[in-house]
Amino acid sequence: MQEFLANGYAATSMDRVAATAGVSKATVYSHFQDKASLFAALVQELAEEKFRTVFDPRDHNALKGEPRQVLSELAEKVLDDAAQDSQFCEFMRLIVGESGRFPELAAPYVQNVAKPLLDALARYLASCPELQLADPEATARVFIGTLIYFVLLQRVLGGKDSLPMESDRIVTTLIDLIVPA
Amino acid sequence: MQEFLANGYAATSMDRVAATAGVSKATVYSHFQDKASLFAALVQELAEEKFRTVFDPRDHNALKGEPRQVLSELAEKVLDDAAQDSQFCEFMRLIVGESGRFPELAAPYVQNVAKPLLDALARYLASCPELQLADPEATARVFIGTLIYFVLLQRVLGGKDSLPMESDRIVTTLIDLIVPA
DNA sequence: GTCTATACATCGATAGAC
DNA sequence: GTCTATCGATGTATAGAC
Repeated sequence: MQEFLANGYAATSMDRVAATAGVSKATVYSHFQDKASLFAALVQELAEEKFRTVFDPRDHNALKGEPRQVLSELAEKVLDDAAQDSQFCEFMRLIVGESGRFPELAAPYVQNVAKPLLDALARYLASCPELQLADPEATARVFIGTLIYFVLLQRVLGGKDSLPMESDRIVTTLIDLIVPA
Repeated sequence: MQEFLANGYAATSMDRVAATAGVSKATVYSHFQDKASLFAALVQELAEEKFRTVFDPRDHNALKGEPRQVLSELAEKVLDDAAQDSQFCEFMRLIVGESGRFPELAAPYVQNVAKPLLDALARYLASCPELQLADPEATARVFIGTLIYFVLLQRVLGGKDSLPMESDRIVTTLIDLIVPA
């Protein structure tokens, strides 16, 4: 996986995969039918790992409580995840970059990672009477979309230097828009 | 460019580039030093084209007027652009997917396309006294980020079917959040 | 300037020994 | 199960004729 994350699908050779794994190429081919199958298996495994992270049992009760607090913690969690875990950006590059040629890999990611997160947030937003939201589902997309775009621009596309912006301003602005004063 | 957009950098062969261009491979190499140089030249040209689209002279006065109207039109324009122009998704896949190995290509895109758009919107938002925005720059990021994420999820990653959402709901929600009732 | 032909490396995948 | 050795195809890039 580390080879695919670093080089993308096409630029990753099975020689390097085997070398990095510490086995011979024939051994790799005894476990996986071909390069595409290996890639699919690795990506799906990583996607399931991300899925378990999003649905961390410890955070099962995270989306309960006072809106400003809950939304602030969720935003920090997503941004910290993206900032610390360098895999996050590489995985984003891979899944977006290969989504045209491997739509069967992008689909489970949307279904198992993006959808559960959006659904959980939408349910929480809908459960807060004080928010008075006309469309919680769309509001959840505004929230997550703003955060993902921030990570995309600052870290994935390297806008950190040329287009500086503190993440705190994004979070504060987002919460002030959603939670009435 | 059509080959790079369809296959990505690594999976595009210079044979196919030459064939699609209707010339021989040697001719291509007489105009460009190597594959990477050709790719860089093509992407920068396309980025400049997108730049001119964003800064369409006809729309020079677009960001003036009543907020609900202006923001609604801007959102529709971005979403329509992404929906009709199939190049939009392919270009997004390419620029994101190759941003790790070609950071020198992502940087001009951020500088010449994303930044002007965000700046223009932030200036407009700041110029509207009735909006009373504490942080127009961050608010511009919320607006554009929500739209780009929508396109990313629905079209680039193919969530159109598995995660349906009408664009109108996004636009309406976004505007209701930013523009006071 | 553009072509054909080719050099040289590396690719994915497999055969056969152990 | 894992290895070494290798196949045929394809990759980038260039040489030399026109």
